[in-house]
Amino acid sequence: VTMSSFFKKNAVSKSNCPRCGLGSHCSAPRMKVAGKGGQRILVIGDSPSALDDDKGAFYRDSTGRRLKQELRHLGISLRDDCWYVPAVRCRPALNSKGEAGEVSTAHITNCRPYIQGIIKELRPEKILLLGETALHSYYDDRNKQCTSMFKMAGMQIWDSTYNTWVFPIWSTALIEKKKHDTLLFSEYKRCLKRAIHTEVQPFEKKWNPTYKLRNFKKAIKALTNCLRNDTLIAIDYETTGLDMYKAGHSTASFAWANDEGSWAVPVQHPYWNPKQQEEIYALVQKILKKRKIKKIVQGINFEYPWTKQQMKAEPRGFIWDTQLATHIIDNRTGVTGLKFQCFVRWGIEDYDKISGKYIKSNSKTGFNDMLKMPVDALLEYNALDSLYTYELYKEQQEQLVGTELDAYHFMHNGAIVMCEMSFNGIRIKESFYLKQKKLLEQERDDLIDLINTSDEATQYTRQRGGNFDYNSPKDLQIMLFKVLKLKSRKETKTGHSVDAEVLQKIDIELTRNIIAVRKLNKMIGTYVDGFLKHTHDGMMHPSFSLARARSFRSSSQSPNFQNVPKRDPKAKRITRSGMVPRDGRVLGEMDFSGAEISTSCYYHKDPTFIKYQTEGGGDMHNDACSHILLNEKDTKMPKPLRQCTKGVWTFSQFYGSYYVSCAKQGWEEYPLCVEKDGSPCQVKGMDIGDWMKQKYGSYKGFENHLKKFQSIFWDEWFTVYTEWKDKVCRDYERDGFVETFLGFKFKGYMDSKQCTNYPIQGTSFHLLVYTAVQFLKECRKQGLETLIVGQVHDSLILDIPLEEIDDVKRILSTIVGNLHEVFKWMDFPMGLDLEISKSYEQGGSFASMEPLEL
DNA sequence: ACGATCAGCGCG
DNA sequence: AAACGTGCTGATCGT
Repeated sequence: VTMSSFFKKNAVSKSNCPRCGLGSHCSAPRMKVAGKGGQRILVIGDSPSALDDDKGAFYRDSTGRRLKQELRHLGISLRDDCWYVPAVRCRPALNSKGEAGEVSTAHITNCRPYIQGIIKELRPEKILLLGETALHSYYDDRNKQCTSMFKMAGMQIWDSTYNTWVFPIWSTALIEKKKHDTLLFSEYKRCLKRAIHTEVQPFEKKWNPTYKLRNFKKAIKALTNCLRNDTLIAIDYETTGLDMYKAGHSTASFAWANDEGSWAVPVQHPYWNPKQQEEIYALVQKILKKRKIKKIVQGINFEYPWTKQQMKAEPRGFIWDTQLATHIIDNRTGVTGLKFQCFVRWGIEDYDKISGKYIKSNSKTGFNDMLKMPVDALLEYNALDSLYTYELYKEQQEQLVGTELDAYHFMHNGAIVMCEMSFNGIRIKESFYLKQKKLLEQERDDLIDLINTSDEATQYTRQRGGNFDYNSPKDLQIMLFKVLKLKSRKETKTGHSVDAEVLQKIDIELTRNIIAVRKLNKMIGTYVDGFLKHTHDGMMHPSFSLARARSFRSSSQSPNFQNVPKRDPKAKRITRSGMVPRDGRVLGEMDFSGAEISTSCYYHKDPTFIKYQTEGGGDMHNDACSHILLNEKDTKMPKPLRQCTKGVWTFSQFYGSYYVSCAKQGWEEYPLCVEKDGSPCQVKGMDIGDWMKQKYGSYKGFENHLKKFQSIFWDEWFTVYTEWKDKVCRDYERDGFVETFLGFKFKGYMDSKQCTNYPIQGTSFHLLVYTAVQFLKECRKQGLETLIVGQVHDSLILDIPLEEIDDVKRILSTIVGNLHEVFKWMDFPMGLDLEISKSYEQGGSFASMEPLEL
């Protein structure tokens, strides 16, 4: 009787895990913790492999050997110094392909009690969570924000429940599986090294007291004292909602924290009578307006405009945003929340347990139940928020030094300008959108009728039962690939794709109608409705955040101002015509020409590339086009083909695409290129489609041609660019981060494309930030009334009084023209384009912008 | 009823 | 292995 058959026989009868059943097929179910734990390190891995199962113990496979080897390099023996255990103790069932199947949430949940039991029993000093299964096992029942290794890997987290330090680390099995990914491996080694080499002490922190100001006299005294004596405080509001421009909101309470403690006071709250409310409100206003009281906030995008709009106070001395600082320290997504920071830094869980349900706003009304919360809970929560913000600030002062601190200050100035432009807002003609909405809905409903009464819909109902929902990708998949028996050409994670590209290729009346309905629904739902929802008193205030994007770009929300249609003429007209200048003004838009292309040059310094990008260096897109279609250098190509090359080749390649994708796209798109009159583009006297067939024979021939061209492009044309890319990746492998000219550091796991794309994207945007900051400064200095009302990565949208157009032109030309003097790493100037609309009185709008001579 | 996730689609 | 980044909507699934 072999060991494995012995276990198989006994697996079910011995099981203590009746809910799971995973053990029933295993040779070695319910593996127990192993190792001697000499250094009190507990390693929690994912789950046993088939080989582990066969051998009857965890980490007996190549993954285990790899881990042992890496630990040995760090002077640690897995057997002697650690305890180790899989988070799911039975080998996962095989999937249909015979590979190790997925571990489910249920498996993790069922095994969790054992894991928690051994932690209590062993009381480890450090816990290494090796892989996502371990991460979920450890955190899912306590904190829903600790979800992915992309976000958590490399952190050092104090756990106040088990009094231990936790180190999430990439799964060793994943490292084994992705052997070729040297960048991931380097991250893995760094995480492991940090976990092993960090000397730990039990975490202790003494927290300042919180004061809940429920007595009016005491409240006045405390506020007055703050106003007179405080020079640095963290502030926080609890409010009835997030949309500060919507009527009917109130500031339920206000809290501030300093080195001694934190205080919270009801403000526009029925706890006080109206007269008391007035007095408190006035004092809070004075604190907000006093420049000498420096303020720290968590999320300036909210606190700053709320101060202006709801507290009717000019925000002064807002010197730090802990959210922005968190983002600068760690640019990975999902780390900036105060709750999350409290959890990972100080092991604080659930301080919003009571307040949580009151804070959640009703999705229809936009109001929450803040005023219904017991005052005591409200003040405690508010005080804690400001207290934690203050403590976070203090830790960030220690953490952010050198170039990263410079980067913070640069972004802080930018953030205030973003707040100002959001506060300014853009004028909206609501009547226009209301009217468009009706027209679009009519147009859509007619199409829906056609779809619902089509033969296909009848056939669908006859075959499958139920009605065909044109809007459901699931129904559409059934319709196209089951009922109509068409062949799927593109897959998604869970099924067959039915996106516009697929529908366009199928090209029957049904798919044409669905494409049209989708476009209309997008216009109605995302844009028209979105604009109306966020417009108050004829003004819309999109928010612009600098603390979200991994690339250190901005993002925009409520509504997103950065994705309003521009390429499709009809969509452009409908969505942009209702954005208009104020009385006696025009809308203006300045944008950098080829912002990211130029910025890439500042980094890679490729002479061939720079020559293209500067005066008289030829036209890169045309030359690539000529190579791709003719295999000739420098032949002048028809404009639409050149334009097509940008998307098919140049930009794709710069973002890291490769010849096969480019070939597929080019083989489809080039033949569709037409001249202005609608006739097919001509090459050597032939239609482009016919020419390509003749020249390359088949798709495969075209692909081979692009394979060769890719080598020419990167190894002959842009050798220096290629060398730069290699160096950036090597440096990241060595250092664990990539740094920009302005001191921003990209951290966490990145693949080679991200390593080289982020600095270009980020820096390009930062030139715009600088331009916006300088422009606002200059406008104020010169007493101009021009307003910045929006921003789209490489462009600024302005609302300009007619008489200031020339001033704006001059100021912008100066600032942008001098960028390369300010930033010495710019080898040549950034290009500038300017467009303006007609005045409001002449019907000008964001839909019709005309170039302005510079 | 509500959160999470996916697919789809808009922009630079 | 094979295109970077973002936000919003509606459908779907699970609690």
